[in-house]
Amino acid sequence: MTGSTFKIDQNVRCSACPIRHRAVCAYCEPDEVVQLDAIKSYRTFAAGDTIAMAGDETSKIGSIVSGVATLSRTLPDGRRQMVGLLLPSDFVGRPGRRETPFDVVAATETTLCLFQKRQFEALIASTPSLERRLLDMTLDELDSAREWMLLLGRKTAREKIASLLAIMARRDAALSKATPMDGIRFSLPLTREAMADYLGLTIETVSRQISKLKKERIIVLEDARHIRVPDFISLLNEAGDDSDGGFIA
Amino acid sequence: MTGSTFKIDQNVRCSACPIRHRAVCAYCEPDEVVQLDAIKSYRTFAAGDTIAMAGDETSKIGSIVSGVATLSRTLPDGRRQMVGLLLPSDFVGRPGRRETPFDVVAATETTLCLFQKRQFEALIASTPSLERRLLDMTLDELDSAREWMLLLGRKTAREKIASLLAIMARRDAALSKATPMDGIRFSLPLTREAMADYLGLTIETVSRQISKLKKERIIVLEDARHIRVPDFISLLNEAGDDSDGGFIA
DNA sequence: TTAAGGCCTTGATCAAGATCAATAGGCTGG
DNA sequence: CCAGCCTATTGATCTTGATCAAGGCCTTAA
Repeated sequence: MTGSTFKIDQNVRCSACPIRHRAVCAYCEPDEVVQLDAIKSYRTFAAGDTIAMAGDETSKIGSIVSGVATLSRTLPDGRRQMVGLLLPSDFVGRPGRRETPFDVVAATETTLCLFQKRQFEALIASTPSLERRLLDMTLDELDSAREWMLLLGRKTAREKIASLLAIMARRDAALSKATPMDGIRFSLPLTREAMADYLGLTIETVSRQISKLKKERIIVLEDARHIRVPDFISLLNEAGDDSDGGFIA
Repeated sequence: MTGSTFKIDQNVRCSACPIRHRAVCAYCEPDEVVQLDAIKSYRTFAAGDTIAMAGDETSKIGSIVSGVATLSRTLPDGRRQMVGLLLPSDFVGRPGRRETPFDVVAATETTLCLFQKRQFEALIASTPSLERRLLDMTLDELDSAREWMLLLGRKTAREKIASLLAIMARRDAALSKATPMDGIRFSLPLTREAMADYLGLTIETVSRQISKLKKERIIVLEDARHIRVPDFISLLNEAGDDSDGGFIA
């Protein structure tokens, strides 16, 4: 516990985290000085690793530094539904909760920045702006989850696939700062099974719908994990609504 | 703006609100003294009234005093998905947001306790425990929404209906303090259409599945809006999982 | 009292997506 | 190099829930 403090800047790697502001320090306002690194550690998981199981007691919480993790719930007979996709900067775990209610699984190699829950909670208690930030993030997640409910309950398989691709495309575009309106290329760091669990479909249906979109030239598969979208608008049209359906976590 | 303060007690109607603690004052810790009534007003909506439309700018936020309201989202072609059921004590609107992202509609006659958003936000800023409480409530809602995603994505029509009935039964049981393990009777303040929108089904499927459960004696319909469950456990078995699936808002 | 409209139920048919099954391609390790 | 495994694709068939359609019941209003 060295207890040093550091200053966070919007676009500069902070002194303690190997990533940009929003990523690890999503909990702080820009330019705020917070004493965090004293209670911080890192851990990396391989693709497929279980980070936490539903019902686990957790002593740590943290955020995604790099990689993609998934949040899901499984019925006793094995049916599984993904309920969140965790991308860099997203939060894992709950301040104030004893158990994780969902399974957390690494979809790709994933590095987490972890805090001892108890210490993080103490930090929250003494830092109102941090709590503010958490509330804000949670409200965003809630909106995203509800948007996803619309997809799960009412969209066709084709619309579901198009929506997911649009989200992934947007995400990549946001990272690379390119405008998403002209042809874009992006990686799809999910297996067909993960997509199926995400969309409430079977892998066969996912595969078929992707093949169809490919045949119709709406998307171009460079390989199973890399996709190019010549005309983003026509992909959006297939998604069923004009909203950005910004499901992140 | 009288600005008087009042003390809230867990089981006693508070001096300013016609309902019990958790109901209107879900934002306060029990026994906490808060200056709220200065900025408060009430409004009642008839069944079917639209309380707010998606995209509306809102100047007020508040909570449900009595009745049931729904939160939903509609696709351009009219497909609708309910994304939340708002019961007494639930929160309507967002501190810190300009627009409501979902339609809010009264399912029954509904009374809201409203605060000017600006003033409520100021209250939050000066009352850390209130923010804490909001974060807590939002996390609960997020868990519920995710639980509901499992239902929408992976459960059969029969399981969906059983899950909804179990939730409504539990809710009534909680209000009347009865143990939900023996025969219970409860009201179902939703039309078949609302249930369909809630569960991602059509009204015909809802009707058929309810008829089936009736024929199998798992439920007894006293009339279209009142149901008796002779054996709660057997209803739960039909719901597909043992979790309480506690979807509230 | 009858007419009209809203809500619910039930039946017949249809289609989207699930299920079952076979095959192909890519990696990994021997 | 090939065997074994994992992931993805594609085809054939089946099932669940949607769609289309008719009618019943209840409430409200003329």
